[in-house]
Amino acid sequence: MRVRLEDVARATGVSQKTVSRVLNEEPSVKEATRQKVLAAMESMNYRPSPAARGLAGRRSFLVAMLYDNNDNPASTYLAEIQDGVLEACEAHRYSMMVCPLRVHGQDFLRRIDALVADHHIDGVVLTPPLTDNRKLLARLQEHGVAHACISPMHHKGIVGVFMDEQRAASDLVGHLVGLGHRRIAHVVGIADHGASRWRLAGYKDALAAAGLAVDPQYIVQGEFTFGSGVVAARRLFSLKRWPTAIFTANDDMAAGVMWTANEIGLKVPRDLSVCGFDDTPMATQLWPSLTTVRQPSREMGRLAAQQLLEQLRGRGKGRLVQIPYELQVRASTAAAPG
Amino acid sequence: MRVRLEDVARATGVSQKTVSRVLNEEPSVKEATRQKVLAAMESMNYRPSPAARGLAGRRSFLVAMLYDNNDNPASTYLAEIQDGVLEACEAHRYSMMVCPLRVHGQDFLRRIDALVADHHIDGVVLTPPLTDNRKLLARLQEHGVAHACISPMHHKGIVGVFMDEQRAASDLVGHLVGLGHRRIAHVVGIADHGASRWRLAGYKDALAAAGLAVDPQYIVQGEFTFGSGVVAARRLFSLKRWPTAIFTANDDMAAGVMWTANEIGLKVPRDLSVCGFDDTPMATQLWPSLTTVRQPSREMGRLAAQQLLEQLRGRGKGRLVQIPYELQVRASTAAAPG
DNA sequence: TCATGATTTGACAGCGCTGTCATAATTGCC
DNA sequence: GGCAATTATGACAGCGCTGTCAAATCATGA
Repeated sequence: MRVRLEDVARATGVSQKTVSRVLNEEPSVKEATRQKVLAAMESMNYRPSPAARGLAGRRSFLVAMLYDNNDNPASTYLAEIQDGVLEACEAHRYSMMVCPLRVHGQDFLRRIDALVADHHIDGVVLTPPLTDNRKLLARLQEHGVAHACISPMHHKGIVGVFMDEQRAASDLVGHLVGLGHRRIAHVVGIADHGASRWRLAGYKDALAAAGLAVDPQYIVQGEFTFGSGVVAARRLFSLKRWPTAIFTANDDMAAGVMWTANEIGLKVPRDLSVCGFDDTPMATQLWPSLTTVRQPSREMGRLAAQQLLEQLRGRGKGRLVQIPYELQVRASTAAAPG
Repeated sequence: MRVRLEDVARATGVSQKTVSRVLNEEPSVKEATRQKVLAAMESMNYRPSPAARGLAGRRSFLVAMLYDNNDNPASTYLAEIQDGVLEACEAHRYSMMVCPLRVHGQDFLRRIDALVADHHIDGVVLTPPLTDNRKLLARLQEHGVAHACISPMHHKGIVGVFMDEQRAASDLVGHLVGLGHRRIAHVVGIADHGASRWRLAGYKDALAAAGLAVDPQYIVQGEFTFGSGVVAARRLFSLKRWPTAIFTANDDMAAGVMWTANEIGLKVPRDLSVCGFDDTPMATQLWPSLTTVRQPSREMGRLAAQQLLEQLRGRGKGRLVQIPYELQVRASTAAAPG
């Protein structure tokens, strides 16, 4: 019926334990033996049973992708990351679970306990803002579960992947300055997200570099959603002196800003330049298409998972990988009006 | 250390097997015994090991959500369905795996084999267009894996969830007719998807009901993507007599149409009415906001999974549930020009 | 050549649960 | 009240693999 490890052992003339060693890439197996076993596995189409491995051993070959279901309702950002994580997992014959967490409440720690207890999760991939949740990190540590972070706020001793968002934001705002804009507003993301801080910092950097003062009126709080972009834009358009350009901390809010501009009859980019951050699919689907910064989410998911697996499979410690950004200058930004 | 079934048995003074029976909701356990065991499980915080259950029994308590990665790159549609499936699974202590399939190639059947062999998947949730892939269905049957479908093309003997998309489309086009439109175009989705057929059929129904002829010029092939919406729109605008309204088979293509309208200086809805289908988040974020049909993806995922689990847990056969649609009339449709 | 340590292999128990089958308790009915 | 038919429970093996620890094999230097 099913090809078992025992069958491979018998066919090869070695013990089950030796086959197991080969399977798990343990050292101290003679190369000749390894090859023989590997060949038999291949030809017999042997596929180890995850259930049995999980039961007998300490490892489950399972990683979970955790995300905050509260701040991120079914976004393409997460879907892309998930795709990347999945890809890396499959390459190493690991399985992936997805685990939405509602962080507002203490209950989410129980979910972690359950995940570890039930499935013996080997490791987790954390997405923002979970990457910086102290309680969560502590609990993972307690359970001895490895983790990799995507865009973590702090970098010390962390495994995962990040981008220099501050410089990216600064470059982007520099682009606006280069177009002659002097009154440039910024719509901030959810306050305690790293992404919000970096992008705001980059905005300030660019203004400073251009010798422009930071006007607090032009910095409006948002929360990464389309709706909050609308609200922020209305607030900006209620000012005496309108900004000629608005940089929002992500594309969704930029869409909100553009929507509002349409609503009040402003023409983008003639009357107002708008730029976002992330380069979600929406960026090219807006009219006019959105100037933004490309953040390769899928790739980031893949790399983070890869580093996690590196660590789990005992090949080194896993690193914090930096990934380059890329400005996407499109049609939503143009020279400042007259 | 870990609380095992044996511990519960000892604490209750019954055999392991009896505890197992309670755990699996098997019949022929005296009510008093059941309660005693249940109480012990609760107080000891017992959590069965999925690995052990999977190894010993025939069931894995695992379901997979399959989707076609080719036609559906990381869409919110799938993300929402996934969310719903996950919710239903968690309610019944099942785990969920996600499994992207590339259907163009024979290789995907191997992936199914692997999924079943490796993980002993109990059942799968199928999303379009996999719901109608004969080879896939046959292979699942062979493996004895139960399945539930979301919006399957055929309804006979199928478990899952569907909407009356044809009537929905017909209502939507009826809405356009009511606004005085006579030259109404339709951008079709990927040809062999059920969604495309129903929506096209509904379009024709509505024209017929209004006594309007179906003009083949006004029916343009698309493929559910933004880009294909752009292409389709350009084609329509190359005709001598432009349509005054365009109904696209989904929201993404509607966005493409609106983008193109903007490009050539057409004002929606003054010069052109546009409507889509699905009510993705994008629908309210477009300018002007899009008239469309609400398809509650998340809920559909939840219901499909629920029916699948119903079947797996042996409580009845699982049904094909119909879910109501809802027209969302927004700002992208208005009275026909002139 | 043989002792010594390093390397490579194997025997076996057991991970936590369920299937099988046998046994015990209970019920219905004449 | 006694017998068969039913219902409720338990003993035990074993799912497919890995951890432990002991044994065999090999390489090395005196």
